[in-house]
Amino acid sequence: MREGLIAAGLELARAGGPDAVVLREATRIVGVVPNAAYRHFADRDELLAAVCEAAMARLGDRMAAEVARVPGERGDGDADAAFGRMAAVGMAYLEFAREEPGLFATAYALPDQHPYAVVGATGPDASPLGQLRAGLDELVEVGLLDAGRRTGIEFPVWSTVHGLAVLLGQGPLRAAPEEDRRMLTDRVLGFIGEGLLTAVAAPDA
Amino acid sequence: MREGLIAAGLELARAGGPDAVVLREATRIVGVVPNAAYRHFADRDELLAAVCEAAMARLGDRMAAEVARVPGERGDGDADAAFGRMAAVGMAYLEFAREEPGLFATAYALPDQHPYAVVGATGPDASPLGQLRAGLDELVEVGLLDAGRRTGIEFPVWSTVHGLAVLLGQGPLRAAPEEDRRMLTDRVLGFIGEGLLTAVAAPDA
DNA sequence: GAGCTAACGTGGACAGTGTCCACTAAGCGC
DNA sequence: GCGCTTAGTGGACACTGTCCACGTTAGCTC
Repeated sequence: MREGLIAAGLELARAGGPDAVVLREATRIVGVVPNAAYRHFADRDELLAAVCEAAMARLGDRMAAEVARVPGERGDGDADAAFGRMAAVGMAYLEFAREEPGLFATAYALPDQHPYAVVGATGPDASPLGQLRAGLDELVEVGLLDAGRRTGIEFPVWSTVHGLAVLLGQGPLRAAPEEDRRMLTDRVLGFIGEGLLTAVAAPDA
Repeated sequence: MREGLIAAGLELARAGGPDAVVLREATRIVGVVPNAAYRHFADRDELLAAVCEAAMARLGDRMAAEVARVPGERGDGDADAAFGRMAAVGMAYLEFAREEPGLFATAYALPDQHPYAVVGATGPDASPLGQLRAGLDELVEVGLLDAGRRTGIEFPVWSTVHGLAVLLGQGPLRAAPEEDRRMLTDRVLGFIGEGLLTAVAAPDA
């Protein structure tokens, strides 16, 4: 039942973002009276928080799937593959934001009282940030990224991609035509590439 | 009266973000019955849109003020001053997002039906994007930024700063302690600096 | 000045929302 | 069987956005 409410909330969030996950509607979908939800969640915010986590997990899944499509395996020292996986991490993030704007917005709409968990850890994990870190670590392994520049570099990269996703999805650029979106994406990803890669020519993506 | 409603809406937005600008409360502040608002706005979204524009203008004002504090004037060829103004543009953006999280979020919460105006123009104007463009143009003038790299570079820069502002203000990094925030900000601004400035050593900010 | 008009604000209503309270039914250990 | 927890029900309340019909006032035309 808890699961059902979260699933219903996810459906609502997909269609209309975090504001659309309304408690009464979720219970209606599950086929139960509104107050039943209060057996499983303290209030609407707690339901929303669960839905947000689920949405974030969706984003993580999407990224993992996209990375897995790149030939080769992590740790085999293939620079092309490492670069490809890094690119896949960024592209998957942007594609998810584009194709599932409601879920993307919801993933980052955790209510104030419910703290984000992901940030503290430094090791790689299934979260979007964890996967970004894994990709960057691999770039260092294959020599595409100076080890000295690695520390903390995930934050500028994350900021840049996230900023683009937000500006394109909900921000002032949301009305931009497809052509402009492509150009913007190329420019932004290129900017990140320049900022990351060592002087050596990057393998083309 | 229209002004008064917008002002009231701004106050609400400052305290609680876009969701807090509720029509009835705004009319209550102005001291009038809820329906009076419908003489001036078609619906709540139109009021919110006006408040969003006002919030965006506040952001632009803040940036302009911060830039004006840098000694020297635009176009005098002083590289240090040009760099300082560019830094001021970014810092003002981040400071506004930090000190006025409600207004910052509201500035970017324009309802879907009301299109953003600012994006099309390429010339500098009072909008945040316009001021960023002016700063970048000046970097080119004084030789800190290759003219060939100028085209469209405002979007990666905007994305990066905006992404950081969002992640720190409403996103997963919002609970980060002051020390971490400083470090993150330094890293991100440094990343932008590297991506912008030509090989020449940058004047320290 | 008389009378019309348009703008502005009021009062009352309605549906929809989150949330509280008291209540009923089912399962389970003693 | 008794008492307990757990899950769901029904009814209420305050609050929201919004619609409708109604006064009230300022400004214009004749």
